[in-house]
Amino acid sequence: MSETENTPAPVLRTARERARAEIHREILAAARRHLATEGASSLSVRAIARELGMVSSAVYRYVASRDDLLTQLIVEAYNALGAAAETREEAIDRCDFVGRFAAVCTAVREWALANPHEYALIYGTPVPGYDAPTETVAPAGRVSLLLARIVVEAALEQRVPAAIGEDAVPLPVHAALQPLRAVFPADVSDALIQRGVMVWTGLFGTVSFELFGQFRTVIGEGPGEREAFFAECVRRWALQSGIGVFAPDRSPEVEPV
Amino acid sequence: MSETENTPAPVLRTARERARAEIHREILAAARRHLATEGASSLSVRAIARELGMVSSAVYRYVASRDDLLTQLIVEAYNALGAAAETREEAIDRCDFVGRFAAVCTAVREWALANPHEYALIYGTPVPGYDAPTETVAPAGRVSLLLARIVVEAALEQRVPAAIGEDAVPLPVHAALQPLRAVFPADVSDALIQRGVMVWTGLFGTVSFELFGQFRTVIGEGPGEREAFFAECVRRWALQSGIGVFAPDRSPEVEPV
DNA sequence: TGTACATCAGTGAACGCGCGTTCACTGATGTAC
DNA sequence: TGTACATCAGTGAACGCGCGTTCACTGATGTAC
Repeated sequence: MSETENTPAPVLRTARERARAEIHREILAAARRHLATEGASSLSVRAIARELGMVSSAVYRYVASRDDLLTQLIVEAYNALGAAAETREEAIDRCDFVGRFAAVCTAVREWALANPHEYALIYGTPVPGYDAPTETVAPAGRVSLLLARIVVEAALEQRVPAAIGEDAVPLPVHAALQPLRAVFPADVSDALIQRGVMVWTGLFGTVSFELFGQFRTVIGEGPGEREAFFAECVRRWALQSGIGVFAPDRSPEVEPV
Repeated sequence: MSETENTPAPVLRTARERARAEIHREILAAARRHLATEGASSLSVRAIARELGMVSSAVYRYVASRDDLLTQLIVEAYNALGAAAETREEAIDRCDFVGRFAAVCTAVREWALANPHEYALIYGTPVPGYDAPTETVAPAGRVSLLLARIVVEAALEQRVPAAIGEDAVPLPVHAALQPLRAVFPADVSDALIQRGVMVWTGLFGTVSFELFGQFRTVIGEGPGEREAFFAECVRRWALQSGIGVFAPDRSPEVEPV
């Protein structure tokens, strides 16, 4: 390595700055490891310091408080999940809506199973006494946005007749869905948004139930069984949200009403 | 009160026994109160003792350990939720399947909103280091059993054509659903069971999302909006699970596949 | 009915533990002349 | 290039707190004769 080749990254010039950034990363990594083995509620500044061989007060050079640390972890978790889903979805043919939808669903499930405590941190019981600042909102929306885009694209491009004009929805439901109007094109019906939200809650409800043990005496645990059950859920969600493929000689596979 | 009228309850004869039972009840009540204000993870033997004006060690006359206390609270919560759902469901005309189903759903949501921490205790992130003993399994099944019964009765008595014979399900899904075979009559199809499970996860997924703040930027919070959204969910779950009513001049309101 | 003994609910002190956060400090790194 | 000063990462001790659980004890309640 000659000196001309590897000029230090221009953003972080001094040794101090580089060291600082690296230790900050190490603190977050240690926090993530601790989270993975112990769970969120027992996550402590002291434990992280211990794991890194620092004194507990030193951590306060990098993190304002325990809540600040939690916020950073939450944002990181949302982004990790979002990135996992996006990566998997991008690999699918743009026209294969069911495939794209399934990619997102299985990415969510697999990320959750691989990172159960990080999943619990963002989709489980809120940590008592902590309330998420606004900076968590955008990362939190990545998966939902992805799902919404697929549903809308499928509705628009696949000429699913029921999807756009479709059945109306009671007026108070229209009001309840108003916050989502910003995300969807104007010509998408309330009914389709309602279906989308239900699929979204179904997806995370299912993953949470599996992860939090609610399936223990309900769904078999034999090899491949949970995957098969989940795949069947995905298939039906796709139908319910209007993504379901047209079978050429059949009526559209969406719930009629 | 003459002495002959109020003979003490024969089950608990001595003053000691009665006092013991009452204080045991008070300990659980205090624990429930503490849970309601502070959340599960900060529930402590000492806090309960403080609230009752006892010394912390005295609580150990009634409760073997913190885990034991947690178990008792979990069982109590499942039973309270189950009882609430059953009571509301029993009040509905036996033939009004949609009404009975809606009664269960709204009972679950309202109980959860009224007892958020107890709900979180049983349907939220599992308390780390605690795993539920088998005595929690039966109470945990009360709501699901109620739902299953309604779905099956509706399928059998309402001649919903798709519900019994219906579409088949891949073999591994059949295997995954095996544990539920004990609950359902033999002539109920795998597909109907699958639908039932999905509605069940949808219900609790929705309630959890609302309670855990996932709806904050998604579903409006104006008066009646969340209720309207939930009612719309209930309506569609009823259709999806085959409970939905036949409209006389229309095809059955179930997803065809 | 009265007395002697057994039971057991509740006390108070103590054990050893972990926590978040503050603060005066030291010594290495960076900067300006 | 060399020196004087400023910055700031990390130290170590301390603060006050809460926790689960144990243990020898006291005194009231219950029981057997």
